[in-house]
Amino acid sequence: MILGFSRHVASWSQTLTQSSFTQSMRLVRRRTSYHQSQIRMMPEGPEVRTLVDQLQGGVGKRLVNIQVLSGRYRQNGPPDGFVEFASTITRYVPGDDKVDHVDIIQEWNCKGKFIYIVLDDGKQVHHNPNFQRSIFITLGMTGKFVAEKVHRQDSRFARWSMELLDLNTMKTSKIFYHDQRNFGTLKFCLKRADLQEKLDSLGPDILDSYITEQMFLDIVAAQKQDLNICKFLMNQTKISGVGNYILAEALYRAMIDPFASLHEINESRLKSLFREIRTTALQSYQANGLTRQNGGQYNTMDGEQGRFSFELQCYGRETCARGKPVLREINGPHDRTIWYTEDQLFMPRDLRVTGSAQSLQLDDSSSEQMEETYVSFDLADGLTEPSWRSVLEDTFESESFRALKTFLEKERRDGATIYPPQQNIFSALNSCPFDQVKVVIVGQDPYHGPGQGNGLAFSVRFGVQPPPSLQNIFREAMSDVGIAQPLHGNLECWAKQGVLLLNSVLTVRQGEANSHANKGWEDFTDVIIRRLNDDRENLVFLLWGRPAATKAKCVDEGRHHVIRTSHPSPLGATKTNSPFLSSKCFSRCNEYLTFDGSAPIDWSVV
DNA sequence: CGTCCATGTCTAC
DNA sequence: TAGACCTGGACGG
Repeated sequence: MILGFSRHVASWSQTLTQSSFTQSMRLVRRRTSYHQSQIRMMPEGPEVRTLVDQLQGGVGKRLVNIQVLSGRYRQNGPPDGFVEFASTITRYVPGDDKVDHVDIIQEWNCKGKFIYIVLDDGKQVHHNPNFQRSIFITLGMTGKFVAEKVHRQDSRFARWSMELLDLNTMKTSKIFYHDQRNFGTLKFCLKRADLQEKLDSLGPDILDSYITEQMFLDIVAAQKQDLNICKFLMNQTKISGVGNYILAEALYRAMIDPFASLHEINESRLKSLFREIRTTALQSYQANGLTRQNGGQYNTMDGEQGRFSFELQCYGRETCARGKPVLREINGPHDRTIWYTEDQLFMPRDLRVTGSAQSLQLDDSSSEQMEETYVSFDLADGLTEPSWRSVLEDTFESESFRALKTFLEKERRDGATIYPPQQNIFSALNSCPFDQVKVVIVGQDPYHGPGQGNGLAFSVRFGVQPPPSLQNIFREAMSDVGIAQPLHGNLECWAKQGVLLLNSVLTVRQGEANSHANKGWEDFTDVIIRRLNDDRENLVFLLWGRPAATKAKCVDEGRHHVIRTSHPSPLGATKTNSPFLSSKCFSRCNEYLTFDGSAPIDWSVV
């Protein structure tokens, strides 16, 4: 243990108090579901940096003593490197006439939540370029620095202290590290490279101005895309400084589903996420860090022109800033509590494949609400793509389509939930204009589970586990044309290349497969196939299973190519004399396309 | 009295 | 991917 005694309080350390927090607690308007009476600093990036700002008064001072007072480093032995470090510190004798200018603090800094102090080389006479003394500090959940005055009021959790000598006034002061839960760490380091390695291991600090939107996008792009967004944000080696409140707050503000994987979040949402992380962190920092009780507040630059307070919009609240109830799950995707609102979700909570085993306390109505975007639309209004509208204009007036509309209206009046959602019924057509169709894949009818389908045959929404048929489709495409293992089951990427993913029947009643068969859809989709057959040349039809094969009646096989196989469902994928698996239908399809002079389909699922 | 919860990270099956 | 590392306040019975 290093020696030292003097006990004057130097002026700089008086700025290092919690008193600014205590002062503001009277102004609290409590809006959270919390009933905590204590003011606690929430040590994420902004709070750590605020603390480090207040500690700048220590730079230029001489470190004369460090004492371990209680806790883990008393019980389990001194901190890493403490003994070796202590042996490099010059003994300070108070009242000595000539005091050495050694062991001076050169830098007191942080990156993310990691705090470090850099010292000069002290009395070292060697010239080892790798010698550099530094001290590593983390706050854990409850760590904080307090001035001596505050320390004396309550010293139960005082874990260690530093004594610093001001070489101008020749007075020493002590600064105390308090940590109720003792998760904070202290470590001593004698090698420049070790500090560098530590800093390099951390991702860019969200509060540093050098971090750009592009850097953020690049870092996200470098991750495995099935990584959950919360896990990514909490990983300090990717981005540093984000903790649980900034995470929840930024996802809320950017309207991002905390249960989503990275690939579900498109670029504009990622940009918005980056902005909200920065905004939340900067606001918090400007408010001198966030405390659980009062959010935090600060004085303006131009004097005392009023106090600005900073309030969280979602984290810790019962009702969010948008007025919606805040939902909370203790075991969130990152094994921490996640605070979110329903309008952030990309899909009903109970459809998530990851963490599906968790308890789900959403009531049924919540998932229903998501689908219930239809009110009293005209069915045909869902078809928005112009070329298809003109192709099908007449059909909408047909007897069978009117009957279909009547049937669907009755279904809704009867309270049935119909899938897919209204706006997705014609997605196959809307995402693949008439004269861009190159390949037609015909399926039976839409998925009948909540939130599964997106209107494209066989395709599911992001984040939904691919059903068995789709898994077989992927198996065949992987072995046939060597695509990578898909990370999701959304087939929009095929549709964009001219693959019409058409179900023979375009709606279904929830939970009842093929319940909308023979109500008029078959006639409608027959027209689609016939018009393609009549007005287009050299299309490839992939007919999977018996129901799809009936569409062959609409196709002139002299002008188009038809590939027949069994259905990809595990029930029929290997049976029959033309099994789906090992049919090589994807490469055969591409052979036809290239033979006819058009570009092959890239079957990769991206 | 007991149970749950808290801003964070590390490491051992 | 569970736990382990810790303490104590809020709340339930």
